[in-house]
Amino acid sequence: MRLTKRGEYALRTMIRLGVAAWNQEGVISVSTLAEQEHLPFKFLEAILFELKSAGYVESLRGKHGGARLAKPMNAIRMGDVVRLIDGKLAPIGCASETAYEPCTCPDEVHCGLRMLMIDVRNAVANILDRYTLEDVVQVTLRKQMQTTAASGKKTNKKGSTRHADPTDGFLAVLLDSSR
Amino acid sequence: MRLTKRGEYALRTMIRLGVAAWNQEGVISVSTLAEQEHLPFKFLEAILFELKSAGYVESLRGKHGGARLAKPMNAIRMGDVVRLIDGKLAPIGCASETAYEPCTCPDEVHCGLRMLMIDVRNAVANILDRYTLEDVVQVTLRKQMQTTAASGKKTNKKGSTRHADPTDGFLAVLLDSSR
DNA sequence: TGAAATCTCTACTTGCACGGTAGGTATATT
DNA sequence: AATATACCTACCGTGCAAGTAGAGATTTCA
Repeated sequence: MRLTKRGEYALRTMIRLGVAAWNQEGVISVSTLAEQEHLPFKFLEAILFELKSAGYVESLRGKHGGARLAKPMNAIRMGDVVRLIDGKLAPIGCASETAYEPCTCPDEVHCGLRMLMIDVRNAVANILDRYTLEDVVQVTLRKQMQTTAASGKKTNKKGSTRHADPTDGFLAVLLDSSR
Repeated sequence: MRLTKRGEYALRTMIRLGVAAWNQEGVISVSTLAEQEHLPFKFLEAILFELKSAGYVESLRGKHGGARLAKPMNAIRMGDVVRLIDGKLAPIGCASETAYEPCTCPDEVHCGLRMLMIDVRNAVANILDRYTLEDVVQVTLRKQMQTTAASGKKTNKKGSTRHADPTDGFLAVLLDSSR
């Protein structure tokens, strides 16, 4: 049930570029990105090329060149990046919404496994298509701040109005106070 | 974000064996299973061996031999079968509960991607560890009956008490009336 | 102007996991 | 004894993930 390295690297890079955009850092060179994220330079170059072709990233050539996001962060759904790099969200083809393919199952319509996997794919899509790059960047920055300002006081002060249900997951809770 | 063929075949076979158990069909030979499910014989044999070694399946040798479930269906969580065959539920190692492994990320604790992926893994686990083989078998049989008795009347009669929230997914709704 | 730094893009390599096969052995039924 | 089956080890091949090489294009800076 795995995401490829390529996909992982792509997402990590997008997040890094998102942080850069947030901090108005301008473009970042591929070599810098590779170093900071501990990614193989040439491999990352290829991934960036793909992200660029898909319109998520734009680049400047020449000395002081580099990459930056090509659209607003809140217009980039995490699920779409995964789809671009890894093809689909569903665990098996017959449960995919955007990349359906039939399976060898004798009776797909009544296949319990398919129904189960459709549930899984929907659960995954519910997360990856709900959150945008901006959300993830926010969470990353917030988490870093929490640690930096580890002044002992709980963020969870009594009487706070918490909207996020913990069963909604990690990110929902972390994003809650900012919404 | 995919399940291997091996995993898919394993699950399909388990479901088939579950249906057999439900109908008291006794053992089913590997060749019969392979034919009915359109699976390559030898490959299936290997998968069954794995399932047997893990205690999910037991077999009879000799003429009229075959395989059947080795435990009650409701004691078999779908997630555990997936873990057995495919290793883990999480999309990436650093988000796995039962098969954690560190990633190359410069700062795993504050990694937004990791948090996102933990959410995904929890969503997946929520489904695959909630449902047992029995649930999936029930749904399969129920779905078949619905089609067989396609007598036009909606099962969704007015005033029915529906407990399952549609956002809980497909299976929850299908299982609802029987609980 | 030329050297240096960077992105561009095609082509190649390498390892290995997925998906599958072969075939001999053990066990049971008829 | 003949036949049908499961058991189990070993093996194979193809594709693809993961990564590398390198020549070329573009820009900056000294």
